[in-house]
Formats: sequence, C-alpha cells, structure tokens
Amino acid sequence: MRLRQRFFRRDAVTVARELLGKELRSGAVRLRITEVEAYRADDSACHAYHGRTPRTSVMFGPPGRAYVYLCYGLHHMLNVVTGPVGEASAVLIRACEPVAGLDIVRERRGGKGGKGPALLTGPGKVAQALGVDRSWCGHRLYAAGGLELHAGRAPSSVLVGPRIGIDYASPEHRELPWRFAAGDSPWVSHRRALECEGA
DNA sequence: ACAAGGATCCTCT
DNA sequence: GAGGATCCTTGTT
Repeated sequence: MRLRQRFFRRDAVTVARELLGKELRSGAVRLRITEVEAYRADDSACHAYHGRTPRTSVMFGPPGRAYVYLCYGLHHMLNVVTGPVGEASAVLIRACEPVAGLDIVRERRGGKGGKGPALLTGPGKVAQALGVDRSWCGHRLYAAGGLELHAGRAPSSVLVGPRIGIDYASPEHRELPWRFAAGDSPWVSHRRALECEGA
C-alpha cells in the first residue's frame, strides 16, 4: 500500500520518525527504511536555510517528492520533501535493510559492502542501491511508477541521536536529536551515538 | 569566471 | 581512526 501525499505534509521530525519501517520500492528492489534524519526550514543544517536556490527549490514545493543532490561530487543523497508548500523541509534517508532484490542491490553497489550492514548503511549507499541520481529530483514518491514509498513493518523501538556530518551548522542546531533509527535492526550507521527513545 | 567547501565512501593502518 | 577521491553548487569578483 503506497503512502498518500498527506503523510508527508507534516513536520519533518514527525515524518522522519514515522518513515522508519516504511518500504522504498523501485522495480524488483524493496528496502525497509532503518535510519533517517530530519532537516527543517528554521534549521541552519538545512540546505534551504539561507533561502531558495535552483538546487533547493524542490524543498519549497509540494511534499512527498524526492529531493536528490550530489555530495562531495560523487555521492547521491535521497531525501523526502515534507511540510506544506513554501516550507522548505525534508527527511534524509540514511540507511535501509534489504527486503527484496538483493542481487540487483549488490550489482549496483559494485560488489562493495559485502553481505552485512555495510552494504546499505549510509545515504550514498541507499541511493546507489535504488539507482537514484539527480534525474529523480522532483519525483512523486506517493504516485505509482518508478520509485515508490509503501507501508511496512514499524520498528519495535526507536533510537535517537544527533545528526551526522553537520559541523557547519550553528551550535544550537548541531546537537538536535533529529536522527532516528530502528532499534530492532542491525542496518544502522554510527550506532554508538544513538540512545533508546524515552530511556 | 573563480574559489571554496560539502547531510560521504572506501581503503589502509 | 585518518585521509584522499571528485565535481557540483554557491557566493563573490
């Protein structure tokens, strides 16, 4: 069952937590989301914080679309646009566990990552496994065809911690606990920095 | 037109 | 745990 567009028209932190366990599908490849990060409009870690640019314009548009950008000149990052039109926020997909299409995933990953979590724990790896590049920017994830977002098995517990790689953000945003991960999955990166929610 | 830096990944120690 | 790869986006001249 595909997620509806209204699922995404909410606060990025809320959507991020609820995306855990959901399924990304592209052809025969099906991945269960195990780690995400929220980026909000009023957040100096967010690419759109300093205003609208050609690269970030998708984040200002309707929710439920893909925001894909190139990092360090070689890694594609898959995000889901959240919130109402005009509010630039998104959720970065940082890690997944394979559900189906593992042979295709391994081929796209070029034989790297072996058989364990190193195969899919990291945002660049997830995009590569799904065959996502910048030509997918703006794609409607709630529509039928291409890359889709489906319901899935929710995690039994949620891990929470600070976001990764945002040293450029101001101090008050750098430590926000806006990274979420499935507590029941080994397919999570930087697990040390995470704590069980509510504990 | 140019320079700087980046929401990472991989390899090696 | 550290460093290099690699090139696009952005802000400035």
